[in-house]
Amino acid sequence: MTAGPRDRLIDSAIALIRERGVHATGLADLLEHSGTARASVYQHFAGGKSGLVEEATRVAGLRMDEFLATLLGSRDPVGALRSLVRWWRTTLRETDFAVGCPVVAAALAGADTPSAREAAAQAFATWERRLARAFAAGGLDGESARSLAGFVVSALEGAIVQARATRSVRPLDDAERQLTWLVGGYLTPPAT
Amino acid sequence: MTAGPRDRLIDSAIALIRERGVHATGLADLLEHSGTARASVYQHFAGGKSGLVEEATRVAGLRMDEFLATLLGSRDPVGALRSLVRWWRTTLRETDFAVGCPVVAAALAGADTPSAREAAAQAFATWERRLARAFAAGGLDGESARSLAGFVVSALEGAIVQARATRSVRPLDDAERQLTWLVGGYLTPPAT
DNA sequence: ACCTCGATAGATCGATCGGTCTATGTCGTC
DNA sequence: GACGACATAGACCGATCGATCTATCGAGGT
Repeated sequence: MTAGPRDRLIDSAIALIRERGVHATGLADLLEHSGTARASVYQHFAGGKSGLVEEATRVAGLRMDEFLATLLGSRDPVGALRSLVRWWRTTLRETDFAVGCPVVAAALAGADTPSAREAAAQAFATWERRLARAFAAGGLDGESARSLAGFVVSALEGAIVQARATRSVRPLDDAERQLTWLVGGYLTPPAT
Repeated sequence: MTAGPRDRLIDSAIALIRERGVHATGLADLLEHSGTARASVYQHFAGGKSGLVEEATRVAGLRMDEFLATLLGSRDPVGALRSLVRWWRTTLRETDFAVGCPVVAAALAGADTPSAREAAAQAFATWERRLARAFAAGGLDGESARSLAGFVVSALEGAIVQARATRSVRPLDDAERQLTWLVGGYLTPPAT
């Protein structure tokens, strides 16, 4: 536990928000989970809880973007997507479907935390750009690649939500199947 | 305003939860919005707020299912999906992206409201079955129709979340485009 | 006229919320 | 050793949470 209070708070915020949502995550929960003092929240984050949530969303978005970059760097786009779905599948199973995507939680935080919504929008845009570049490298024109990338983000996020609700990985299986078919169809031009 | 307190509470719960989420919707908000007495919540819903949220989720799921049935009854599956996306597009625009899907909100309500999560799972399953029947009627085998239907639900829900976060209808445009292509490809067998 | 039951209004409860405060402790740096 | 910056612990604030309570009102049935 050599990390400072700031990093511990961000990690705890990500962990708790992805389980309970922004509004249901209280300051007391954050302090207990991170082992920090109450004042540290206001020492490191302007705006108190709102600032912490915003920064946690930003960090979570960047971490997932790095993960995306790693996957796309070592596999073809379809293989990277399948690896991503597989990662979510094991994550949901191992946590008994308790955890979701922290960015989605931030996106639905509500009007009292507009900065969280903006940070979530940034994260979505970052992922879309990352995926679109990979799809464009696979031969798609820019707009088609962007549209497909945005759709992939939507489909995966929706599948995670549905999987948590139904406590089943089947939505992830369906997403893998349909996205593999869809993206694969775009990237490997039909051998007319 | 001839509706009784029970119906008013359910309607208000749907309206407020889809905007703010379950946990951020307080009892005071519900009472003010519905114009009911505090005791009416406990008169009509066992478990208080939890019971109300559960029933509101159930009702919202059934209403959307009826809407789905109407769309599928008067159009081919692809046309119905496009109409559904169009409805969400105008709804989000008219409300300045303030409202989302109440079932998603219930699905992410957290561990303190397990009944809401179950009701959300029921709603997702109902929609999936409804769509799967339409896809099967279009020629798909049962499992392919079910998988495609579940994926459509995921993709649309994810697009709504992303649209609210980015305050743009573009995720809905992308979903319409990709789903039209995907579902259309399945249902109209290639003219080999 | 009487009674009952649901609806309403509002006081009240303990618990918890986010935020601010003081006091103490613990470093590294002069 | 002295200092300043940060971390910690915890009291404290007003506000709000969901829930329970009493009291009043009104429509319908007998």
